[in-house]
Amino acid sequence: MPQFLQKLRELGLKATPKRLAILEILADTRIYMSPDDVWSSMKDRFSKIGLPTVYRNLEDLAKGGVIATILHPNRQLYYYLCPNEEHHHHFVCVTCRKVDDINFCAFSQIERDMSRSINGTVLSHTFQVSGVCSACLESEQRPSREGSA
Amino acid sequence: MPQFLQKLRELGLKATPKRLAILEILADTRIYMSPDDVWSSMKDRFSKIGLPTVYRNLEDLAKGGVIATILHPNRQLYYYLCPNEEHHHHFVCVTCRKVDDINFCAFSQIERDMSRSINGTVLSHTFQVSGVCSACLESEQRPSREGSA
DNA sequence: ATCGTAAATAGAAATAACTTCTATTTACGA
DNA sequence: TCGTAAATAGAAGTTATTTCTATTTACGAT
Repeated sequence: MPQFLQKLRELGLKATPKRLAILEILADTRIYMSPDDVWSSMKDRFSKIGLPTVYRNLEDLAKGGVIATILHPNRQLYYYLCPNEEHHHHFVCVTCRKVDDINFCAFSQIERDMSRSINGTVLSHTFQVSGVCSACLESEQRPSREGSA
Repeated sequence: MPQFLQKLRELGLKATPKRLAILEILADTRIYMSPDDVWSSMKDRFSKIGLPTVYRNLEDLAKGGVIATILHPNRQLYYYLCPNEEHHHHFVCVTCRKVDDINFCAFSQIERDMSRSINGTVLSHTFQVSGVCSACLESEQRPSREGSA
């Protein structure tokens, strides 16, 4: 994972074994994971691993843009290592947790409208579509987590 | 507030004094409020008012579409009674909590892209822009709440 | 190689947003 | 005015997430 080392270097984050393991775990799957999920995987690899370490690293990696955050309709925060480097948004399945890219960002269109009316500073914009993917629809599973919010 | 009575009737929700008060409080402001904020206002009007009542009502009213939910970058849920009945999205200021409408929904554009690739069922889509509004920029306040997530 | 230092970590404890529970009260249609 | 389902108060519980502090570790400089 030399590409990770490079990214961490750029962000001024040390390449600790825990941090690299978190990246590997996330890189190994195409579904989003909760901090607790990641922690469980970590426990297979490390005898000593604290949950706060997982939380902190996920947060730092997300802040550095190495991983993406998925804000589930249940309002819990999940993480996802997206191979797509371009700016884009996500469709997230609430059943199987699969993530699909939405290769279209509406933000430029909206920015026109916004610059006229709002004239402030944009800190972040989130666009996310939650639903049930076709595979889950076919297998007729029920969503495993509540979708409220 | 006969328009509220009508809406509550449609939703099969009883027009209790507490519920109407919550709607009045939200209707009286153009900023989003936390459940705790609403609770504080309620305490001025009712000697007995439980926080769970506020939570439950806000949730029910949001579920019924009478009020809008604002998912702050701090991941807490806020509520806002939006006079705009059309489908639209919001720009929310993290400093003064003001809400501005974004009168453009990118979803129809995105839907084209999505229907090809995802082919699942969409449960919800959220688009929200967070930032600092022009008034707050001018007064050079610092954001009062952290923006992560 | 080894050292010094700031960064990272473990583990325990705390926080706080939110939910659940149960007995009591209330809105409102009949 | 009555009956009933809905709504509420208040207390207690839950749980994701954060904070704290002492210890350990990565890694640039020596």
